[in-house]
Amino acid sequence: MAANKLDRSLIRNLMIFQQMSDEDLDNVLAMASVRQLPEGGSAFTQGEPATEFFCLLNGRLKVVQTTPDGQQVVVRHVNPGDIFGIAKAMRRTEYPATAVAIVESLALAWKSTQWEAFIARSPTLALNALQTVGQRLQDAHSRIRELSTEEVERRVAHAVLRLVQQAGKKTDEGILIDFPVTRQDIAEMTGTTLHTVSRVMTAWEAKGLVQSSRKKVIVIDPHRLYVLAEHSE
Amino acid sequence: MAANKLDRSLIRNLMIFQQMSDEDLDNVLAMASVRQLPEGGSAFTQGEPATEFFCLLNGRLKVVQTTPDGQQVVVRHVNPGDIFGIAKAMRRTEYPATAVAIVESLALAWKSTQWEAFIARSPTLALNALQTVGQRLQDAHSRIRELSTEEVERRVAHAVLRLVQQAGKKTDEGILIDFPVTRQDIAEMTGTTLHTVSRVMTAWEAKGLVQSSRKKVIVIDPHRLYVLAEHSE
DNA sequence: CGCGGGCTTGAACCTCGTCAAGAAGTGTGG
DNA sequence: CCACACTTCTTGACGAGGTTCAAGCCCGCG
Repeated sequence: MAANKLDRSLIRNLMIFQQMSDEDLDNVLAMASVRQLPEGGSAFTQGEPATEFFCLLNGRLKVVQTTPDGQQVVVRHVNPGDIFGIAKAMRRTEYPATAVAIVESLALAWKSTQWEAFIARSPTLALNALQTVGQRLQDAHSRIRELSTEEVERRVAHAVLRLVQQAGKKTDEGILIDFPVTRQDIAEMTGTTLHTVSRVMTAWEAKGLVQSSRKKVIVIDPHRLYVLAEHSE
Repeated sequence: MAANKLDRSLIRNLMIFQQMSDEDLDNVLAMASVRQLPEGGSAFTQGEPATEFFCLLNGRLKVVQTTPDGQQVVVRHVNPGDIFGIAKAMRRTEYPATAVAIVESLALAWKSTQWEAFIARSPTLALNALQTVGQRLQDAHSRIRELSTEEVERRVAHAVLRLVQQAGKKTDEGILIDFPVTRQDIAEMTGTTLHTVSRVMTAWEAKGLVQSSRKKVIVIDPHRLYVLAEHSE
């Protein structure tokens, strides 16, 4: 799909394109195509050649790694404004994971081969990308620390708080996670089973920390949840 | 310590400095200082301002995160040729972890403020850094997947194989990990306890997979260990 | 209204962490 | 060179936390 009617304002405020001139932005946009993803559709698939990279305009994705025996791990979530699928920029030839749309989503797509051209045009782009990837590395290390040292309840608390951070939406009942989340999803974020997540969350519900139903999570008392996540007791 | 007698060949072959001209290399070296680290000494400490970044010339470091309650997690190992402490390049103001010398080590150090100058001089440096950080991100995701889905024995197997990869040295008994490794270290790499690691490794020893003693690990049968790490059965 | 995907809950089981004690190396000072 | 202290490693017993297995419920949708 051609993209000649895209406006600069779409990407003007994105972290990654910070400090680029209007002209450069227009050039970048001219090379982009638009990709619409239905719920459940994937932008790219684990193991396939990394031919494109993306920037999410709206919607929400999860990036999933599947083990040989079929278990799934949610590596991270992609929020509007994030770039993703930049495997090729790290000189990997294949995507290491699959990006699945949680809700109907819209993304810009560029050919991987254009990455170098972008950099040449605007060197700060590389620095911005480095910062982005650096942040993700920090996040990954945090999760490693959590998985290594914390028990399930605290890990789930951290996961939910992270969701609040990324997609929290104030309502009069509390803070709603603004896209469908199943127990299974949370299990895949925390390295546990949907059963355990269910037990943990019903306990929280009894204590008035959260309120949840099918694919829906509302955090009633973020502060107490935070205390539970941090202070081990 | 001044470094005007450093030779280009020191860093000519390092991944990160690939494709730089001799002149640029000399410039980079001119700004470097040399840092010697005794065993147990640290190049930088978690939480302190990120004033420098480094490149390991020889020796071996581990990068450790400490939780508020004092538990430690080994984030990664630094091998000769690796750059480390590049927090500032990712626009973080503080080091997120501590780098401890496992054996006496020698590193080059630069002021963090010089990073931008380096990039300006040689833009490919940013791309190389991006690749390096990208690789680390992949590794981190692998560990997350392992911690989420695998049982202790397989995680320990993976950790040992990773050590072999990084510091394996052929001897007539088998492949020796070329620096001191305690059960505790392996526990901190795999999110378990030294007790469990000890049990696992004595079992392996009985099966003829490895041979180990105080701070020493020799892998006798890497292939069978690999099978154990991959094939869940 | 019935079907299916998601959620809950109990009970049995099992891995692994915790507690405890001691053995085997390593280093240090007299 | 020996004695003592310290660190590392081993091993057993026990129990808690979490997974697995199984059954059934609930809600939303066709």
